[in-house]
Amino acid sequence: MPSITEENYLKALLRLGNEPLAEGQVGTNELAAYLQVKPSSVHDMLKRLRNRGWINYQKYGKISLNESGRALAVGILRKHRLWETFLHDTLGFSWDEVHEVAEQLEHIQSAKLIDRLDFFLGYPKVDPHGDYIPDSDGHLEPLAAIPINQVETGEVVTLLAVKGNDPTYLQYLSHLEIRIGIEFKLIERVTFDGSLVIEYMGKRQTISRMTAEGLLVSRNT
Amino acid sequence: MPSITEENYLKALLRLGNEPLAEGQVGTNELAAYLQVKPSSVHDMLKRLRNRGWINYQKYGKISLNESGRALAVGILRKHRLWETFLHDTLGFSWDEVHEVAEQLEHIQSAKLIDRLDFFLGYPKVDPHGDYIPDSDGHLEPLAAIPINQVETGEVVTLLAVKGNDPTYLQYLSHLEIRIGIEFKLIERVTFDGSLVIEYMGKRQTISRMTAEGLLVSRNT
DNA sequence: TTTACTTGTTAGACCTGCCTAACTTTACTA
DNA sequence: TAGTAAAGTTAGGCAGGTCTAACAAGTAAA
Ligand SMILES: [Mn+2]
Ligand SMILES: [Mn+2]
Ligand SMILES: [Mn+2]
Ligand SMILES: [Mn+2]
Repeated sequence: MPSITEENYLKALLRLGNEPLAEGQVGTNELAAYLQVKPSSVHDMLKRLRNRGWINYQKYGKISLNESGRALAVGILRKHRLWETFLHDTLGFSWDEVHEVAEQLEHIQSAKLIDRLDFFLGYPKVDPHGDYIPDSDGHLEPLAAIPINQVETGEVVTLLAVKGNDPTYLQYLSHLEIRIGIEFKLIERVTFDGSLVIEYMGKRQTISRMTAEGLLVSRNT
Repeated sequence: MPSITEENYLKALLRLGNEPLAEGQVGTNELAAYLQVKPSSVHDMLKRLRNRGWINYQKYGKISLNESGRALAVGILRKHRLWETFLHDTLGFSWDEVHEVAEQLEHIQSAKLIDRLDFFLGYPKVDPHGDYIPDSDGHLEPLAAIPINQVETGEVVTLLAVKGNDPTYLQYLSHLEIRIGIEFKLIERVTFDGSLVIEYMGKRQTISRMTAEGLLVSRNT
């Protein structure tokens, strides 16, 4: 059974390996930056994770999860997202408050607890940020969504999920009345700085490129 | 903020200090036995807890929590018992399953989570084992109950709480249909080995001294 | 009051997880 | 293709938390 720290490394490898272009391959410095530790610390841990049989790694090579490491990481992600859903739906936390607490709760070891929580919540498919919750068999649906800045002017799209855990970002979206499931029409793209003008709920709003990058949408059929 | 290990030591000091005759005073070996570590490890930790300002302790002397240490310990106990109540009442865990998981959940750091959980559960007064749940101000009602073997023959008493976390003990009680709130009449005391014959729910049952010691009852008015 | 036993402390070691500083390898650019 | 910048590794060290083995204090009985 992995320690809490080991679990956080495994989860980070899953996350970073799923980035577009990453193809499961992650670098030492990248991991260090993401986990807010030094590359030398990462290197120590990588040796341990390899000895424990969870990753593929050799000196100066890229890192990837193997089957058992990926299974562990997906299990932690499942717990994280179920807890976020519990905090939001049952206890009334706002979507910007859930991540931090779920970072702790995801490390509780009890299969029964997670099964019962899943049942209690009605087997939810997505968490409060629109991300898919892995099922109990370790299946994780890939999110078929693109950032809204990759959409053509005039298109109408639906917000499937938001990317990023920064509470101030999520609070800002709430302030703009942007929620999962909302429909946007892309009115205009500002070539100068990549800002977008979007229309939703009968109003027009300009959002910066940075804000737009976190809005993951599907093209409406 | 205490580490998880520090929290477990503080909680143990509260627990052992509340034993009858202990009067807040606890010994090194006693603590070591309770926490399943060696006395030398305890000694190391005691120095740390003293430096952190949570206990009164000097070489070769007895150990006691000070005000701030006690407040921390009571806070952890509150979380432990609220989580046990959640697991039991909301998720349908049996009373022998809740303790182990609550040992983990009690260390989650989030005041809001505990407040909301308390609200969600309807501000429960007692946990699944009949123990009082400290309130959010740190008040912990002392349990006015005695082990059933201190009761006179012929007396009728009510089961207020059970003592001990051993799942097999709790399962055995369930098997005997013994639950919190039940009424017992003490029929007979076996002087040889301290066994008791009790009557409840229309049946007679012999229980060993060991079993009886965990049944905390109140004399009926 | 000396002895024996129990309780508590110290020294030295190990593992986890992190750091800094110095080094090596790889990748890219001139 | 050499030279440099970036990425990655090594050595050595530190704090938390534990251990074993040896030692010191306190306690209680002879
Ligand atoms: Mn999250
Ligand atoms: Mn985490
Ligand atoms: Mn318990
Ligand atoms: Mn605990």
